[in-house]
Amino acid sequence: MLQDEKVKSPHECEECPIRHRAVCARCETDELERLEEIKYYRNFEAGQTVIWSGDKMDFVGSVVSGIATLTQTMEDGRTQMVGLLLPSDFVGRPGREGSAYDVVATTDVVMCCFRKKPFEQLMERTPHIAQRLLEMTLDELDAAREWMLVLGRKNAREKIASLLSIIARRDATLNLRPTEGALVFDLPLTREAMADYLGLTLETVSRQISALKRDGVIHLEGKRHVTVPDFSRLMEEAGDDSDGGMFA
Amino acid sequence: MLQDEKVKSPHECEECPIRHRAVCARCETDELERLEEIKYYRNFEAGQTVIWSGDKMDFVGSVVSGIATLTQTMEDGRTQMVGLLLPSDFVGRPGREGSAYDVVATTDVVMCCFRKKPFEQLMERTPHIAQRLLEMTLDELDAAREWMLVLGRKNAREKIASLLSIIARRDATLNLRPTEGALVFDLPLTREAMADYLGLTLETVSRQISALKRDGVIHLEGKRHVTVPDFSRLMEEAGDDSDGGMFA
DNA sequence: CGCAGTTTTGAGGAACTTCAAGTATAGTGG
DNA sequence: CCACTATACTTGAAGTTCCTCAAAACTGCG
Repeated sequence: MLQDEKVKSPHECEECPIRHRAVCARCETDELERLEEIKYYRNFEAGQTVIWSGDKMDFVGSVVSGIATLTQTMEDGRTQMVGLLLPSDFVGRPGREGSAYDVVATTDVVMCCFRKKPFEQLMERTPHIAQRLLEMTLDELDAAREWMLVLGRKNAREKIASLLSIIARRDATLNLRPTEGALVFDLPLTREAMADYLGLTLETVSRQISALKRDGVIHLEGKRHVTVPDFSRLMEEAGDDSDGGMFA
Repeated sequence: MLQDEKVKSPHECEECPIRHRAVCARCETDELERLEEIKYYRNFEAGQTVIWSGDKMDFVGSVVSGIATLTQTMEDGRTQMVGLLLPSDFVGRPGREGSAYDVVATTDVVMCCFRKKPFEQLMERTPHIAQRLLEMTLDELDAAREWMLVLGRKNAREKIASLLSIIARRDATLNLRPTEGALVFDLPLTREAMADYLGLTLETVSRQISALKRDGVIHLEGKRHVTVPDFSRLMEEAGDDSDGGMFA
């Protein structure tokens, strides 16, 4: 395993793909320099666990590339995904020792990390970091609440449509493609991971995806490559109002 | 209706019951004075709507006493509660125009409010406020994720037990009573509100409460007054590990 | 007392899960 | 290059949970 080696600054912050979306987004050049001094990169392979729930977490960081998940597990094994971490998303919580969740890389992941103590100290001196972190946390809270509606009140078909529309939208904004007309993207999650996100079984996920395909809402090439011919149709299936709220 | 009148400082911040838990918790005396200058109180009656989803929100504030709920509603009327606001909880989001949710007072509520603009300006000059708000938002995010597990993976009985244990715990910490042995509290929610919280129907809520009563997990006097003879038993029923995570 | 709102209880049905095969796809080693 | 295996996915049938619809009981209040 080529795992988890610390790499010192493979690139400059100024050229970083998440420079203007991550926790450092509001930083001025001088603030960025101080961050740069304490940052390091870590690589995780697909399937690798970044941190286990309850483990001591001595770092925080941002996803630079790849996708990771946040999950909770009950004693009897039932698991619920509670967060989907895309590039620029923040991992860890200042002012807390352990991780409250399992964090798992679902694709190969590069993370920009800071040891927690130095980061916390820097945060106290740098309001721009704290401000941005607050903003990002509020966005995540909104997303979590949106997801509570999905989990609590939508049926299986609507849940799948909701997940697809979120992935499609985030993929589109990440790649700066328009969010209208036909959309094409790859599912970054297995059927099981989708089930864990949606509070369903993987069989139900499979059946509903088949049904959406049968009804022409989506097309599939292979198991993961999805084409959405009409995004507003997908939104309807998700039970959302036609316009759709914005996602950061 | 004795509604919604603005009251100027009926009491001093130093004597405020939420002085050390609300967004002002970290403020020094001088910072508190500046907050005090711009604060005002608002009263809401049980059942009254504080703000509608989508409406412009020109204030933020803290619940001083009483209980309010945050809910989302789909076009066809399905509703999901996404937050339960107890004393010291914060309402509103700096840097956003409209409210994303309906906020409704379920009991009589007193709120300590600030007009948004002055509050935002003060926040920029007062790191203690921003720090505390970040801390509270992170706590809320944890609570939301905990709730996602409840909504996605627990059955009806476990959902009810989870809700009861949360209310019992928060009531106990609020009133500084020990969280062990027998607990007594009043349900601040109707069956319908509980259903909206848990993603169930009110009939299922009623049936499961009856079942928990039949099995001796809880005792009821009237419809709302609950006694929990053995809290660890309730936690078991909720499907949580025996110790139980801490809630702020 | 009688009405309105809340809650309980019952019967039947729909949605989703569980259990069980069966199919595809990619990687591995002969 | 191809059988062999592991993993991911699909599909079917039966079972369970929860919802829907309906009616009745309880509570507080004019």
